[in-house]
Amino acid sequence: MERTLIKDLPAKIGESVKIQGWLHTLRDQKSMQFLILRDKTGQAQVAHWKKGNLELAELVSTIGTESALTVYGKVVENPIVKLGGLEVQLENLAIENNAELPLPFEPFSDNLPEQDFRMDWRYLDLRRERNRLIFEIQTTAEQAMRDYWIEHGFIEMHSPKIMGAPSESGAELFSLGYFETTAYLAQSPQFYKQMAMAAGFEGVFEIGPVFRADPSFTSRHMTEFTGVDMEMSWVESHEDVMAFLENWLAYTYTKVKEVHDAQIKATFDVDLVVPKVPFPRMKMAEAYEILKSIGYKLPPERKGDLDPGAERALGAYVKEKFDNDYVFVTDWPFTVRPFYHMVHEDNRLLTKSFDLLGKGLEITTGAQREHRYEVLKDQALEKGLTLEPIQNYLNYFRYGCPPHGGFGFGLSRFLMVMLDLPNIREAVYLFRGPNRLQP
RNA sequence: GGGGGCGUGGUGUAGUGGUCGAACAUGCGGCCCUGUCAAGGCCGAGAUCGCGGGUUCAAAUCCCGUCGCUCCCGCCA
Repeated sequence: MERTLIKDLPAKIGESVKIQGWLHTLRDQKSMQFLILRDKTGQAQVAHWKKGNLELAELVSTIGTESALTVYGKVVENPIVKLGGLEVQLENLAIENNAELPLPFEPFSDNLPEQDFRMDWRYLDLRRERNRLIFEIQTTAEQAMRDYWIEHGFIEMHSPKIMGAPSESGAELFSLGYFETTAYLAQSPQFYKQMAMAAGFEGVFEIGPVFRADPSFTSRHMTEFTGVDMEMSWVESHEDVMAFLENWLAYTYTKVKEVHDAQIKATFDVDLVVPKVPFPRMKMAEAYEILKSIGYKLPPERKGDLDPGAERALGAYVKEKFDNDYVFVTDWPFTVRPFYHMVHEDNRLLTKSFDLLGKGLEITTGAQREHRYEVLKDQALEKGLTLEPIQNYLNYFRYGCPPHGGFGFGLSRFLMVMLDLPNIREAVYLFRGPNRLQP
């Protein structure tokens, strides 16, 4: 017998069906049993008159919450039933896998186990409908991102995650034994996507894992996360990259809103608003003026950088003043940027770079890259780097590499911002952090 | 790496020197129950209060250490 999805039951009234799912709750009474069965499309009530089949009634009584069941029965209309006005009258049932749960389940969401405990039992935590929804939304978002890139002639790439040398300074690297030598896990596809520019691909994107050996204990950091990266050639400045990014992101919001608007409102109490394009832009110097005007005090040692508090303050300011969740902060000092960011012709202290803040959280860093070999080499030296380990990278820029730029974007941080999730651990399938390698 | 907070039955909490023989909710087991719908009622099992040391007549409660978790900062996406 073919399985019927719970959402399709209204079309099957009067028919015998097979439905499959998890036992959401069981109400076991003197003469009747009510099973609420849940599949990924919804919930339905299964009713059973015990005296009709005492053996079956006894079996039903043994089923634990969240057991996996196959249920056979007849669909009947019944206005008394609050759940959809119909029920399945139980005829037979198979317990595929009985459960005894280590944690309380929904609908008891007001005393949800604490986060770390739920991480231990993530495969059960993920059964909650709101958690599955997060990954349905992520799927829609990634599809939209890809569609937009492909529409614009971009090539999808998959760069190696095992590397022989660090890709950029700054973030700490994980090292691993590699036969007789040492290799590193990629902390960014940066060098490889630039290589694609030298290779003449003109536009590339990659959605893939990124590894950072930073012992960061915050609600927004992971040691492994999904990086969303792109790089495009023949740009005139970082403005071209920002213009692409904001349209790409607005398109992604539009698609997510089309598919999930009502669910997002119902589940996360978020009114999804497609951000207005163009996003507000402010140079770092202007950001400092704004922070000064609203009384936010940056520690003096920041010197042209922002701290998380300043980013939140700017996000709130932009929301208030421009009614936008997003803002570009541009023209960061060379001192706080990697050596490959291009500097302004008229002010070599500032880079043609940007960060994108969403609701005051940094979700993207991008820039026009320095594509002139001699200039790039000088900038590396200025940063105190040794040329030898990066010589292979520098060589990309000796044989006709076009001007180019791009960005890196954090997928889970984006979901956090879009759905107002309080912690990145709620936005990722399996969290990886300094103290979390399981499950 | 630095700083703050928290660790009490399976889970979530209350209790912050003696009335604690540790409470409440939920989950679990049993019994009862005109079709329930976050069902309800009754009964029961389940915690040496993270661990070690100390102060005190008396410690879940105060102090020290330690481990774990968590948030913030640093760093970043």
